Amino acid sequence: MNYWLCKTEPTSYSIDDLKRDQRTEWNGVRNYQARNFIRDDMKVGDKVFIYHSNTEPIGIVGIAKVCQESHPDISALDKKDNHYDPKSKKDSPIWFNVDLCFVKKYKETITLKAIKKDDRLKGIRVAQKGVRLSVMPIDTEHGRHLEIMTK
DNA sequence: GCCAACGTTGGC
DNA sequence: GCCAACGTTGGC
Repeated sequence: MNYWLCKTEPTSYSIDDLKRDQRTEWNGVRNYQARNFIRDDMKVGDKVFIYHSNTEPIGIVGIAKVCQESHPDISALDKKDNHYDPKSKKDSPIWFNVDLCFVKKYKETITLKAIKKDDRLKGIRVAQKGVRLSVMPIDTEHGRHLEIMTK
């Protein structure tokens, strides 16, 4: 079992939306490095920390699980979709997504500030300057710590 | 709303 | 294959 972190802007899709839906296709990722993680490495049962960016407070707001491994992202084929990519074709898709299932919402956000201050989370990528990856792996010991930080 | 840092594009 | 220009991300 591996840990991951997925960023989202709560104005477009929040932890509350996921709680309501219980399950969602995590689509719209248009970055090759993130795509590779999604396509090649995310497995059913992996735990995913949901991170709210561009909001107040910024930080990790809950946990989800991978409940379906990668499949082509059909939103890339839809001309009317915001994430439409003319380079992606039905028989040779470029973009992929996994399905995520809701696990829990933290009572309190683990803020980016708190993450940066916590010695046990030293080196965590999401706290590094200029990291724009929207999907990234989390070290096991960091993941374990994040899991027990809020009950 | 600003803007630094980054990824992508496209001309050469 | 370089790299300037551009668009986007995302913290502040």
